Amino acid sequence: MGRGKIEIKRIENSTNRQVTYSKRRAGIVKKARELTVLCDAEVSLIVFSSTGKLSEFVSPSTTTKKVFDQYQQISGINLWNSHYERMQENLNKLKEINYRLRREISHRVGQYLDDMNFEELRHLEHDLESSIRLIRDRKLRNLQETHTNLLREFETRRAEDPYYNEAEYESLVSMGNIGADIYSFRLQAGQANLPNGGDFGLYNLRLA
Amino acid sequence: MGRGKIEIKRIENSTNRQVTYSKRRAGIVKKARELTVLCDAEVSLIVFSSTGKLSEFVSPSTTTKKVFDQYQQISGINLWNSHYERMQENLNKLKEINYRLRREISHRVGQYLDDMNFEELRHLEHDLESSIRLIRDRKLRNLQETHTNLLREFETRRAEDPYYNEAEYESLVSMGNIGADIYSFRLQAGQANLPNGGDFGLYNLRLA
DNA sequence: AACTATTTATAAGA
DNA sequence: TTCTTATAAATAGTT
Repeated sequence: MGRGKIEIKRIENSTNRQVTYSKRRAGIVKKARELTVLCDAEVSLIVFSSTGKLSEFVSPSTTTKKVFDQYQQISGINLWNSHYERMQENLNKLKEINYRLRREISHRVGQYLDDMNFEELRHLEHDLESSIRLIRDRKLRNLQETHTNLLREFETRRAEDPYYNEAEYESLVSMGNIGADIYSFRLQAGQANLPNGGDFGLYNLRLA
Repeated sequence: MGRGKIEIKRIENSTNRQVTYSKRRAGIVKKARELTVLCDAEVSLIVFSSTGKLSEFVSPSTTTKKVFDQYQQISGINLWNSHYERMQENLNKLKEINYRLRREISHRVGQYLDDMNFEELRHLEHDLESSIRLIRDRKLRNLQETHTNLLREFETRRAEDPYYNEAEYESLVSMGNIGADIYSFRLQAGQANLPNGGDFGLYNLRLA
């Protein structure tokens, strides 16, 4: 119906398609309203344009929710509950996992040990011992990296700056491992602007 | 469009209404299909006749359920949505908490330490050390309780049973702490039906 | 369920 | 977008 007959297939010209969409959407909404009034029917029309824009018509005698509820009842297809129930299930699963994670942490912090027997306590102790070993290793590596970076920085400076402080450099290199650790650690702590000036914890290193 | 113009108001003649309903329903479904094809749109059309009969059209590219979900998302405001949204929020909160708990555990197990600096590693190490102390304390108390219960049981038996084994009892009482620990631990392990007969781990007690 | 005179929707053009 | 208008399509009333 128009100046020419058109084939019912996707309109490739995007402008034309948009124009036709507007016109026909108005048309179908009008038809829906007329059907509602003339025939005492209940109509729900929902349209998403190709760009995702939503248009809808619902008979004034009802609401979209009512139509969907009726649709579910009559068609037997469960639109909402499956989604809802899946979500509820998910929620419960997450809560359960959450609870277990909290208990796991509690145990690892030394709380709520009442529900553990001797054997479980022994395993937990072993776990924590090997964790501590890993953490100490990492701490050591952390220090060593800092030291290496520091040395590299001094090397660079010495190469680039004709007025570098020879004494400072030599003292750094000659300090050896422990000295270097202390130095680099102080540096790191100073950079991080820590409260106690970087002196804390040195007696605690216990490097393997 | 027809032999005569009609006013858009309820058709009172029930037969006419029924006929018009059939014709116009077919018409609007055709329009819906054309809109889908021509304009690449997604359409959901649900119609209930005045007698409650259901007709529907959905674009082949989607389903009524999908349209329903999209409708909810895009329109946002929805009767059942307040509930749904609260649930979604809850779900996301739980997921977030879950993630943090897992990371906490990872750290306490000595994994994924790359994102921790030296100071954090030091704190973690201290934490684990005090946790271990707590767990060792608990292990010790566990043993002592078992021992106390065992003693109480023997007392009861001696009082009730004229044929109790005096030697067995005396040996138990005289064993002292270490002996009692071993004894009670063997008992416990035996009850739990552990694989290595309860001999495991005794050299590991390290009671403070 | 067909038919068909008319009304209505709309494609193309401005 | 909006209006115009020639034409296609839908359909009210009839058979």
